[in-house]
Amino acid sequence: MGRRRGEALEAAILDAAWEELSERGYAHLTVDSVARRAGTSKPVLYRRWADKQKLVEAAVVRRNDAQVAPPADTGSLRGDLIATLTELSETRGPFLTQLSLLLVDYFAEAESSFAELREMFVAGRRSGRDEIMRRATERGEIDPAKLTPRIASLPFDLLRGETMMTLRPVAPEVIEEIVDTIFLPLVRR
Amino acid sequence: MGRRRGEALEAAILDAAWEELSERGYAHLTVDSVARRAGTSKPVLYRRWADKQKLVEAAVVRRNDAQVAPPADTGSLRGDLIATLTELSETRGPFLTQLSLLLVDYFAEAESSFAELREMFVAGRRSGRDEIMRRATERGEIDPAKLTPRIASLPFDLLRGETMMTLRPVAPEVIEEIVDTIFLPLVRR
DNA sequence: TTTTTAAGGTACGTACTAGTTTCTTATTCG
DNA sequence: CGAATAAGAAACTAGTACGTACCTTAAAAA
Repeated sequence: MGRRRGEALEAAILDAAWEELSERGYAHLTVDSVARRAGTSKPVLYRRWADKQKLVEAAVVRRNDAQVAPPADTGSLRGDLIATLTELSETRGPFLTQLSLLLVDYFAEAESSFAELREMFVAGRRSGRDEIMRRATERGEIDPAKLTPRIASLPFDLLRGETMMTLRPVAPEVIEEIVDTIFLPLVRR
Repeated sequence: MGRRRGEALEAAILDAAWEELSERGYAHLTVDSVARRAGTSKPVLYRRWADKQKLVEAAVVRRNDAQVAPPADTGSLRGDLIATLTELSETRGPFLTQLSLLLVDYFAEAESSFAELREMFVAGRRSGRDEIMRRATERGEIDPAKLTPRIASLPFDLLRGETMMTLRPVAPEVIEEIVDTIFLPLVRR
């Protein structure tokens, strides 16, 4: 194998970092182990990222970018929500949960928190959520006065909580229960 | 201060260990820092516990035993809930969160033990929650038909989610927001 | 082809921390 | 009081891993 450079090398390193992270967790991931796994050496990594934290952040962001879902449009708020939550539960949920468990040590070290890291790569997703709410408001399904930020994120918070507790995809009945008995009653006019 | 021995010394060490654990997290807790905080030195700790893990284990067990919260009775559902959630946020929240830190270091794969652990600490608390709801129903504050199991646990689920995301005690305003704008509107007659 | 850029390898300095050893000194108990 | 017991302090061993310096060599650019 020839000597890789630039983009290709960087991708290989970040993939290796993600694999180390998911197999061994942040605390046991070493810059050396990532370099070895990527078939290169430490200085190459330090030329790109200032320290271990930055390296892992980049690996997580890259992994996240690889999974981008289009915002659902089913014609009704209920349909949009259930579709989005289901998709979230089946694909993104495990990712986020695993991440949170793997990164506990990172949080302690970076004096950061799950919320802050989540901000890093949930930002784009929020617009999708707002889009769903906006359409529903236009259709008259939502009373805008009732849609506080916390209530807007309520279905997503509950789904995440459920995922973190069970570490499994959330059952369709649970998703429907969240939407029908909790969220919709709170925002309907 | 004279030289402590036996029971008193042991209690001081375990308290110091818990404080270090909740302030700095498992990764940053060092045996030295615990010894210093307790006003003693390392060998004293190693004479009692084989290693760092055993030490922290003992501190966690002690802390859990010390926490038996009486069910609040303020005369109103809102008062009971806010009191309980606040107490939970300030004492149990950090406890459970830090405990999950421990888990990560104990079992590389947390999947099996994560649910088990929660059951251990949640079991006794459920009866307290039911008690609050029962009293509120008797006072006519709650429509029993609306109090599904999921809605009954809703404030607690949201609090836990908030704690896990921020890794900090939850602000009083947030607790009030959860109670006033989400839970109460869903269960009031 | 020559020059420039950056990858790959090795080794090092530094810092931190677990766990141990040794010795002195305070407290308790017979 | 005097002997046994355990606390407190300091230094030490050993291991790990971050981050850097230096040098050689491959690949790209001019």
